[in-house]
Amino acid sequence: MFILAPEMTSAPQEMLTAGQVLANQDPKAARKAIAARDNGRLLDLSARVDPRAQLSPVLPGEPEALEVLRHSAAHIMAEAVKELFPGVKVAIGPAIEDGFYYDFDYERPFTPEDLPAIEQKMADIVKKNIAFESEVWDSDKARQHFTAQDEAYKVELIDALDAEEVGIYSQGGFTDLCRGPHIPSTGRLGAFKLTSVAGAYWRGDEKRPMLSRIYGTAFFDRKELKQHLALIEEAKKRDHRKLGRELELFSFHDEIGAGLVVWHPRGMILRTVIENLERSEHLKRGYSMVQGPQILKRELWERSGHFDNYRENMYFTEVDEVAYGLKPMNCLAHMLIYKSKLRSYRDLPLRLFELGLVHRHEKSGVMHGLTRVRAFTQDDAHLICRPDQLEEEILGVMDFVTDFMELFGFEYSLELSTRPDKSIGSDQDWERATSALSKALEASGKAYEINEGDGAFYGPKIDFKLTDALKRSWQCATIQCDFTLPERFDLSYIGSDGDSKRPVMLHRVILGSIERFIGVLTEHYAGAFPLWLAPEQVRVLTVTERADAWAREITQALVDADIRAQSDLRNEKLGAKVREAQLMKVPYMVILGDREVEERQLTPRLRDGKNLQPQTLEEFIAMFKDEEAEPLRRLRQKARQRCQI
RNA sequence: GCCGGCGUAGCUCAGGGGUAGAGCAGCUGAUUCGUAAUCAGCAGGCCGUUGGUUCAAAUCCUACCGCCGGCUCCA
Repeated sequence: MFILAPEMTSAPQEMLTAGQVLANQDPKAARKAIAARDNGRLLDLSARVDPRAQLSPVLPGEPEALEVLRHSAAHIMAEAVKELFPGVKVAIGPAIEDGFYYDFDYERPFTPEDLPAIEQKMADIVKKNIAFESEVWDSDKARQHFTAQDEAYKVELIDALDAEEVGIYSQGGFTDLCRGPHIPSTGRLGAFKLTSVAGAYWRGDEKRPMLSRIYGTAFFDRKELKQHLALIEEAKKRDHRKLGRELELFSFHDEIGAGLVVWHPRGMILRTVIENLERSEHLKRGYSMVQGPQILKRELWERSGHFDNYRENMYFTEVDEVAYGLKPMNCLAHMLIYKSKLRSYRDLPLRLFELGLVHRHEKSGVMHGLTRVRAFTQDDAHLICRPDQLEEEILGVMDFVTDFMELFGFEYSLELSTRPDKSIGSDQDWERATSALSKALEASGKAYEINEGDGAFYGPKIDFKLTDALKRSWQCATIQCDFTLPERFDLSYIGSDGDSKRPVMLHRVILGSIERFIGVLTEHYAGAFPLWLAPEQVRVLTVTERADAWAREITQALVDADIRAQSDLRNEKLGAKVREAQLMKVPYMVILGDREVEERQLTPRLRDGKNLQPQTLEEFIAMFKDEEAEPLRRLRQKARQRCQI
């Protein structure tokens, strides 16, 4: 079934296609294969290889197979678009996490209404089952070809590749610059859907033309596609913007302004629980609590470098002819606290913690629920230490972050970001700071990626990233090394030798922005917060009004025991009350009917629908308190163990 | 900031040049009920805001504001 293509007849006799080699090894698997793997390198089935090569088939179901399929789907989409919209130019079209996209330049942007026609045309191409054919062209030939086709973006890509030869793939009338590999023929694309259109800058540069991007996803069979689309629908139900309204946590208002959160009682109590834990954990880890004002003189922002480097993100105002800036960061007041008295090497490290509300003027198109706002509270701290303490301090912060991530059950990824174009400070300081961070990362043994040029303007940083329900990743914790501010503010301490020395500083947050963190946390738990976090922990439900008095007594006792409890004495059926408590995702319901009144007991019902045995109020409170404290007990235990080592 | 889509009752959504609609929620009444919706009645709207086109605009067009999906930027 694998016949040499005409252009391959000139190939040395002993060469076979990858498909033929696979067929000799395992005919059954070869039939299903969509590409071949040679020592981890992926090949087209049509690639010519040594017959003795040890190849393995890339089979549907493997992640790599899906990537090949989706990349091929992008090519098929590009062919469809070129047929439907003459004059369109194609840019790039890779496979991505959950699908693929292709960027186009056309006389008008594409809209969702264009998608059905493109899908139809793609289906035609799939039905024709056209082979993907690969060739290697001389770069000049490719350049001439795409210039003749008026495909300026492709010509630019060829120039950027700066190679003698480039890979070319064709299926039917569509020829594209591409590294491959691809599925053998268009018929192997089993199920696909175009999902959205969006603008995207050419090569991600906002100074270059905006292209029209079409997103889609593809699978080998329809069932998988359907499952994937269902999964996305499920994820949308976890969206914190939706849950935030349904669970009455927070709101946004046109009248107030974009990106400005209003916290409702249930959201505020959630915040408060988290913030109180932060306070207590910071105090236990050698931090002091401080607080600076919301506005500081512009002059001070000029001194710190914020005015030159961060101005476009700041709000300014004028009072009595003096210019002030609303703080976008908390560090300045902390610098002045440090400077308020003479510091000795014995005083260091000094760890100043502030739950600081900052305002940042974000561009209008970037706001996103709680995860990207214009006013937010950072669990911010500045650690001012001796150079020799730097690495240990960094590790201490990493432990702090790890403890909290484990408490909430988050997975995270780590990134080290290096010096950006727009920055202050000497090369030497940047080098020292970056190496301190990477040393600490190495010492921690955790995996991390390097993000070149993505540091803050004053220093490099380690970022901890979490993912939301729709797999968008958000930066939460960050540790930023800074040699510049101590310099600019002329911070000093007296060393053991009696000389005045310059300390170094770390900016760091654990959860990052409380707002963002609660957004991601809400999606993480799908709104069903664990007992210790739940805004309403217990709802007392009566079967009839004969239980009202007992319900009032119980509710009061629970509230007295610092339990967040409410009663529902409305003249409704129990089923209706249960349903509403369930929708609000209250962890415990307490059911009171004639039986409970008689026995002076209560029947707990869990959020998962399970009922516990009727019990006394005292028993319930004891059980509740134990369960509520458990996660925090574990957190403390771990922290203490580490300190002993 | 850029590209595209969208703003109708507290929420979810119909209506698309000629008097503003539904379900849920709310209010009132009846019902006293055991684990995800009891029944009936009532009320609720500057159709995001501004200009414009038209005899007539929720509906068509401008511009703003906001939201959604991306891009860029970032906690």
